Amino acid sequence: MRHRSIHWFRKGLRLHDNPALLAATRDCTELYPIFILDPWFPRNMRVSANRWRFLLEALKDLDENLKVLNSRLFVVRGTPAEVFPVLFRKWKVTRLTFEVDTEPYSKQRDAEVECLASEHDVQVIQKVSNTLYDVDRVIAENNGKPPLTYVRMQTVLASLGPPTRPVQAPTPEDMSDCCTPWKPAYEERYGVPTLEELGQDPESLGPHLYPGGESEALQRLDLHMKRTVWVCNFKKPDTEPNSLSPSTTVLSPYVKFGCLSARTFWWRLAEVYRGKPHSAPPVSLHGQLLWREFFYTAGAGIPNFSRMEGNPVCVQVDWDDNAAYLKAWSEGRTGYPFIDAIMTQLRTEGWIHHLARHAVACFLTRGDLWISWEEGQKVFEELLLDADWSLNAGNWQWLSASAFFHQFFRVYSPVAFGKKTDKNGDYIRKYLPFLKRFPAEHIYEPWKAPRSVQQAAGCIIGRDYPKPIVVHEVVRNENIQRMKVAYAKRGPPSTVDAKEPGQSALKKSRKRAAAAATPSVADIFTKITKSGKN
DNA sequence: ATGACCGTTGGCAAA
DNA sequence: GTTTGCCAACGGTCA
Repeated sequence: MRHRSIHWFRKGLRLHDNPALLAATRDCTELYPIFILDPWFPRNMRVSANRWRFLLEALKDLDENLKVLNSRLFVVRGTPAEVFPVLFRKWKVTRLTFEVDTEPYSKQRDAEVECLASEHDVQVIQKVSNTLYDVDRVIAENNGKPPLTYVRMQTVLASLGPPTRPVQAPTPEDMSDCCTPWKPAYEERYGVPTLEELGQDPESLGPHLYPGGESEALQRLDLHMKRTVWVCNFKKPDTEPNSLSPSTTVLSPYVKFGCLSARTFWWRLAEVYRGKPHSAPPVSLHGQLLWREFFYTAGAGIPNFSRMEGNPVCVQVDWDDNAAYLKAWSEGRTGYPFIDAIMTQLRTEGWIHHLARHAVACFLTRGDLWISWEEGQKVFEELLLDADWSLNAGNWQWLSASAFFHQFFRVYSPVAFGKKTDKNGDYIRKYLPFLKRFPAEHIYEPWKAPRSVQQAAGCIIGRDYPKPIVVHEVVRNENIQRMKVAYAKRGPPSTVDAKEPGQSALKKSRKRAAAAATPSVADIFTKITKSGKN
């Protein structure tokens, strides 16, 4: 049978290592590559102009690369539920292909689309290519539960062997029997929209540091993989959060949108490592891809992963509701220059170093402001070019000591932490230029500078820049005590027998479930095991 | 089963 | 300038 195929791009905005796209081209007479853009979406969810720009550039690049294959990208306006029945009929579609997406929202959406496809006699092909491994296999291999520690994750992955090798991009030969019917009128109807069409103000864009798209991603990858000594010595904790240009690859936005395949990245690293001594997970570049895998697996297997309530791995904390503190944090007006410089870089450039994320995340939550990690998650979701649902939720739980990481007495200092790698405060001077004339000894704590120094610097604290909204040395200690209380309410740690949840496991989790008003862990993991087997 | 071990990236003072 | 031990003390994993 010769097919008329739709390949549906969602993440995975690339031609390389795209097995679902390849499947679409097999025995195919007509290929329709589509991306669905819901024009109402921006009203429901805050996404920065920077992030929209990255997406639109990725779509533009995809369209250009498809043109080389004699094809085009159709950017379809609407929702999947509205759009697919129309397209199935209009294009007489017989096959729909897309990449597996493991996020709960996506799984539900894709299940609905599968139903629509079946109603229209459209065959559906899904391929794993966003993650290194099939997350369901990882969960199954770990007795039906996502690994909760990195060491455990490594053990499980070791038993699965190295990730699948990436597949090649479609070649003109792959496309020789297959065409994309494109008409000039489609330029307006199915073209890549402008920021204005999405209701975004181009004036609010920051500097154009990280152009979106597969072409840019592969160039950046090549550039970094040539630095073999640097790649082999890479240790994440040794890189600097406050260097004036990024101390890491900044490939994360490209991996998030799938402009760069994680598997392609993994195998390129393996080539660089081969025959040479090199760093290892968790700190190596391979290790960074495994962190992504770790949180993707957690996000797929743990219910309510982006929330505190109903999330069985998340400590239930009595976070404060403090709109003024939250606003000050998100707008870079806490009075702590290191924190405010990071938040300014985030807002203007859309990317900050991982350790900088640690500093501001700790400050917002358990360190200083005692505001829920869910609020920080929303701000990162809006502003980070690389905001990825599972990673964002997982890392916020980590930093707030709500899950995965539990040594809540280790608190980052908003003053001392940055000094370790930037004694002179050049990073602060760059992002908070009104502080740049403070001497190095006062730049991290300008409120302690004598009035004469503030006058000489041309910046009076309390007038031109806020005084600190909290006293770190005081709230830090109070917050550690509050964390102690939250952990004490947790009750005994629950153990889960995945094969056959026994009485003891149920009894143990009952106390905690009652206290937290959440379903028992054993019940949840039983459900996961069952659904994972079908 | 119970205890020991250890965890990507803390801060600080003392040596 | 680097290394060490203390602060007060977490949970998941594994033997």
